[in-house]
Amino acid sequence: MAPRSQNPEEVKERILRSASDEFARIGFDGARVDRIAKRARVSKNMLYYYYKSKQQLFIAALEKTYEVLREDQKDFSSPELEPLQALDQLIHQTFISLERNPNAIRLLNEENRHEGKFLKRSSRVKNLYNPLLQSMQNILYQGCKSGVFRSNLDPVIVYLTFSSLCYHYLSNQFTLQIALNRSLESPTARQDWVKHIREVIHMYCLAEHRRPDSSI
Amino acid sequence: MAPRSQNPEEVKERILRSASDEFARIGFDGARVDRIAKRARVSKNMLYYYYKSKQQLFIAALEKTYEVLREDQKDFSSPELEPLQALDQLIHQTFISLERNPNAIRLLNEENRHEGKFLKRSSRVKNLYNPLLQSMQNILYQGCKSGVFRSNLDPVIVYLTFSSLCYHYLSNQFTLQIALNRSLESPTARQDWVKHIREVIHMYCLAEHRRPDSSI
Amino acid sequence: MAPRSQNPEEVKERILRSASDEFARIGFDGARVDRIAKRARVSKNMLYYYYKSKQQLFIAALEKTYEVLREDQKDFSSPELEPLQALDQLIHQTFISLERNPNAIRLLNEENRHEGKFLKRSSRVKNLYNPLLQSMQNILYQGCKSGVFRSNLDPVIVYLTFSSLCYHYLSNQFTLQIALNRSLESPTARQDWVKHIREVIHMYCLAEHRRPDSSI
Amino acid sequence: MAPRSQNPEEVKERILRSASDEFARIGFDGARVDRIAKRARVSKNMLYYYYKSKQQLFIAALEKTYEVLREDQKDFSSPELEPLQALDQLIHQTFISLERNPNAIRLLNEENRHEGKFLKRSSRVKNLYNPLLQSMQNILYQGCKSGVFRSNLDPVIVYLTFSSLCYHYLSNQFTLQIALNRSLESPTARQDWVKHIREVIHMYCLAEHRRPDSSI
DNA sequence: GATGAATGAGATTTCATTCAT
DNA sequence: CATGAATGAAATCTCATTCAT
Repeated sequence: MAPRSQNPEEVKERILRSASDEFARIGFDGARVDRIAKRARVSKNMLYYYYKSKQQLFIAALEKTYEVLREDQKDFSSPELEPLQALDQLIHQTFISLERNPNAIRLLNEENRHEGKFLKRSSRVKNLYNPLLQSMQNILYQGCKSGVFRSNLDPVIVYLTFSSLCYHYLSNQFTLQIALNRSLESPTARQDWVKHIREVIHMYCLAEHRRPDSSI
Repeated sequence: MAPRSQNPEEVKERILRSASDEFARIGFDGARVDRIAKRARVSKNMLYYYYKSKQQLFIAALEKTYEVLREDQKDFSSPELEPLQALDQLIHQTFISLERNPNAIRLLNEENRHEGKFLKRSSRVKNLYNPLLQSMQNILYQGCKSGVFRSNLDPVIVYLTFSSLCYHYLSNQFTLQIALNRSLESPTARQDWVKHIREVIHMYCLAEHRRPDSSI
Repeated sequence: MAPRSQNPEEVKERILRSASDEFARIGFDGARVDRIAKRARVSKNMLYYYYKSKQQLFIAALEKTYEVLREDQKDFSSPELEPLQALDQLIHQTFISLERNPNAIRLLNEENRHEGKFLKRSSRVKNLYNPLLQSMQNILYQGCKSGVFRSNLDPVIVYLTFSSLCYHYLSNQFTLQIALNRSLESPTARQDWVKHIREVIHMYCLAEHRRPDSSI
Repeated sequence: MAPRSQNPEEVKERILRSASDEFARIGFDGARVDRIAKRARVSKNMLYYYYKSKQQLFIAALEKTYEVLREDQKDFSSPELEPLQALDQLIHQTFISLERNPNAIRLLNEENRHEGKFLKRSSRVKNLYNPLLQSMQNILYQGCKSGVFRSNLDPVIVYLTFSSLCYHYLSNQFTLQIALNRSLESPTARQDWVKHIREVIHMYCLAEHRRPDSSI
């Protein structure tokens, strides 16, 4: 009656995607295993066959999310790019990646509400950002050497600065729109915001004599 | 057995506080009406007497949260302060307020996950930020007139910039700590971050000749 | 639709009786909470309202069983009875009590399979047999003083002896019948067995010169 | 992945042992086919290949148990032994056998809870005790002829008497210990009990003039 | 105002068993 | 012989909400 003997990898993947959607939309507690199974066109039992529990499923979804995010941010150490361009592109890519992948924000928020308890059990995620920070370090170092950036920039701080600006805009767009009474959803509004982030980062990172003119 | 006949206002307040804690800690779906009632030392029936449903209770908690937040940000239009000092203080106060009130972040995130559906029904919250934006407008205008700030600054953008930096750091501290492998919880780490936010905002807002020396 | 607001004590009692039946018939693991609730004409939720879990329900059933058993064995210290008659009556009553209360045997066996883990959590059952052993002590002491019984009889050993003979006959009647190829269910078979137990106990307890003639 | 191609008899034996353990420990309903298979290091499908269902597996385990028990009680009709010694040894062996084989007690109890329904379907077990009863008959007859035992002893009754005393002590040790507040597990406690059983049986079976002195 | 008792729907998880290979 | 994947039914327990008093 139901499909038998499918490709197990594909089944696991379908379950995971369905779980990501559900967890992102309604959070861990609100999420329903029934719905996850149904949308994955799998019986509940199969779900439990592959993932041992709702928790484990959540962890798997979270790990997948991180991996996708990191994948999106990968191509920045390309040495042909000028440091400033590399930074600009990283900012742009970070924003695009979060924008394209709204589940990611929701899952990360969810995980933060649970104070990191799921992630703590996952060894796959720890230090996942090391390569990114490493390549940011490179960018900043190159930029400093060539006199474009000021010295002593901490890559963690720089990353935290622009990623906060990307993330929060998207993450809290609904309450922000209502409270600030301004639309944040239109493509132009978003492009403007990315441009703004770049400007902020430029002002912060560039050496004094290279800073943009403020009278734009 | 005998009716307690307590002050109804106090009872409502107790319920609301308990609800805020529960909703913040476990989200709307995970929250349990039983637990809220028990922690408020109230019978479930009383809870339903004062608030009609779990949803209404959530809305009430959300509204309360916004009011507290706004209350915290109130005293900045004081005309005695220099514009730059006023801005600095607003940043500081925003961070402190979110830090002291972790429920607020969780509730706002929760509301964003629900795509603002609760807030849309609440008339009390809309335009709640108008006074704040108005006083920011004043600060920026004064600063511009006196040549401290550059011209054409958009108060919404400036507010969004520093509040993103305050909010995201606190909201996502758990995943950030794990992914970036750096502690964000210590008082000094937090003070440093506030200082950093101020620096970023200064660079962005100050007129060119007033900008801080980047070689700090 | 369903009966509202019944006498809660009666409801609890109904649940307990139904649970005893179910646990006795099918054991802890085989027992179904659904069936227990249905037979008690109660919704499952009410069952969980009064007893927190299946385990607690089992413990409650076990405690009730012990209390009923002990109640049945109560009236033996009556000082008017001759020691020998008192002993005879205790044997008889023990057998009757177990025979009338087949759930008791099943529940006790169940508890033994679980190696006493439920009972260990119950404070109500421990030393429940103290009064019985005390009154047996009295009987044996009186009998010894009057020269009917031999001296140095251990009440625990005597009790264990005749209760083993009562219990095992009833507990294992099904396998015994098949293996020994003899009916054990008829009233006369049972009366004969009780008579046999009495004879065995007499031979063991009576002083030498009082022992029954073996050539019956 | 590659077929193990093990000795089928050995595989069946492993399954049976694992099943005995599981059924004894947790009863028929609580037992899990998964666990039985895993502990036997066999895939579930193999288990179903050799035994058609959980029920059949239980019956097989039960039959095996009876055979082992009977095997243990076999060597008593040896005509060299004096009748009294033969009886003593049979008692001793019965106790030892049950003590060494705790699964047996649990399985028999389980079967009794099911009111013998599994056993009724098994032809192998019926009259399994005939040889034992036959040899008891011989012992009692020899003993009577030589004046050691009194006449008219029913072997079924005698067997039932001492086997009740052996079985119940072991079967219900956990509840008995708690209710009677006396340890029954130590080797000396058990030796004492076997000695007690012998004394009881002696008093019951021996001809009047041969009975032991009660003033021990 | 206040409470204990009650409800119906539904949540996660488990299990004996079978199919396809 | 042997296995991983699949299934359907059912089990225990939970929860927001309401009724009767």
